[in-house]
Amino acid sequence: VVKPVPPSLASAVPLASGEAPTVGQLVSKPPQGGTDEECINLEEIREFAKNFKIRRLSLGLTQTQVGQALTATEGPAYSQSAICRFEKLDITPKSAQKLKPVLERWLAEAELWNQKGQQNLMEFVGGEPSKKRKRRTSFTPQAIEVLNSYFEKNALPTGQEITQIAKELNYDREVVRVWFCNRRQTLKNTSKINVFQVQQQQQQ
Amino acid sequence: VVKPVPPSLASAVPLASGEAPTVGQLVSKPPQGGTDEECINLEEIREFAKNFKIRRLSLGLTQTQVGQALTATEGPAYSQSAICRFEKLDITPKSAQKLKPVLERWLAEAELWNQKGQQNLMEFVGGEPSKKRKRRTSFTPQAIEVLNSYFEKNALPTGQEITQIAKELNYDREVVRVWFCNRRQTLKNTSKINVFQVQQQQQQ
DNA sequence: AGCATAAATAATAA
DNA sequence: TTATTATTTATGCT
Repeated sequence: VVKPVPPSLASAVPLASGEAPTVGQLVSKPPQGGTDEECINLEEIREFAKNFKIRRLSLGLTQTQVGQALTATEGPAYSQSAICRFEKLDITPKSAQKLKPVLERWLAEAELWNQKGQQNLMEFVGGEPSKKRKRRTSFTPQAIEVLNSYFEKNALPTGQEITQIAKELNYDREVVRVWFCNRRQTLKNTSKINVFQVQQQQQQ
Repeated sequence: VVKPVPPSLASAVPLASGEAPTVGQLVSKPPQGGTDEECINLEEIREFAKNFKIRRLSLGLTQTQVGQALTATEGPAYSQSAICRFEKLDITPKSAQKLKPVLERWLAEAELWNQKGQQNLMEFVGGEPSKKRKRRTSFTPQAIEVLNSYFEKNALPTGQEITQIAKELNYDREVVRVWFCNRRQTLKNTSKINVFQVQQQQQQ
């Protein structure tokens, strides 16, 4: 049913031969060769995906929430990644075709519940209605010192190591894990800037 | 696994008497005492804030982008935090009152540009074409000398001071800001004092 | 008044 | 899919 991509276009799209192209890749191309029906279909999916995201955000729902709710109500499992990929059209037309009506139906129902009150929506979605954001943790200077020394030795500790460090410092394990995530992040950003500065040395 | 019970001070609104309440705190209360006009006004702001977020997301813009764009086109500076706090109504009614028309006007214009094509929106949001783009440069030894002398006097310069220093040295403001960050960080990492400092919060 | 960064969310790698 | 990174939002602090 699905036609393989003509090899002449392979250079523009980084796609291993034999793999099915994503919807995003197909809609960005001019409508060549295919029948009108196929083209309209793809355009329809693109339109829906864009709309879906806006409607989801209007309801104040995350991709994770949608995925979990779908997993609960519909049959198979839908991960956050799956919803993300649909919204970005980073899936094959076949998958999109299959997913679209499911999302359409679910979202319409969610909007219905939302009209009856946000509380109803949250019940429908399933999660705890009042999941409060965690209070921001303040690390003591001593703790930061210790964390930094661990980070210098190993920026990517294993789960066990994290547990160990958390225990030593008497902080929540999750808090320590996130600290390492963010620390790696800031380091990466900083080093980017530094690299850039070195490259631009001539300028001033 | 032991779940520590946080000191539940969250049940009541943590508001020191004498401080102005935020819009969010006011609208969540029943309309007591105030005139009708005041109530309608608050409700209006709440409605707009909610709507603003949806419209912003529909345009695919981040809080950071909005803040930066506003800073460029309107007079004063608008940080990402400021936009965030407006959307969450975590500001006083007075501030909200002042900010609302600015956001309203800007967003309407942004939507106009978006209708003409997303490229136009990005131009509108992004760099002002009229303002010449500052050159990204690295630090000369002379500049580092000056920076160090500033750092000795004050390791934590205000935004204005950073702007001032950046202007004096003819460097990008962000580059100067990051320089101070890194300088403080280095100092903190190598310093072994503070041993006697009292342990702070979130230690369980 | 808004920076610094912790936490949450989205996107990508494995 | 699950695990991790990248990006964005939110907030403690001064």
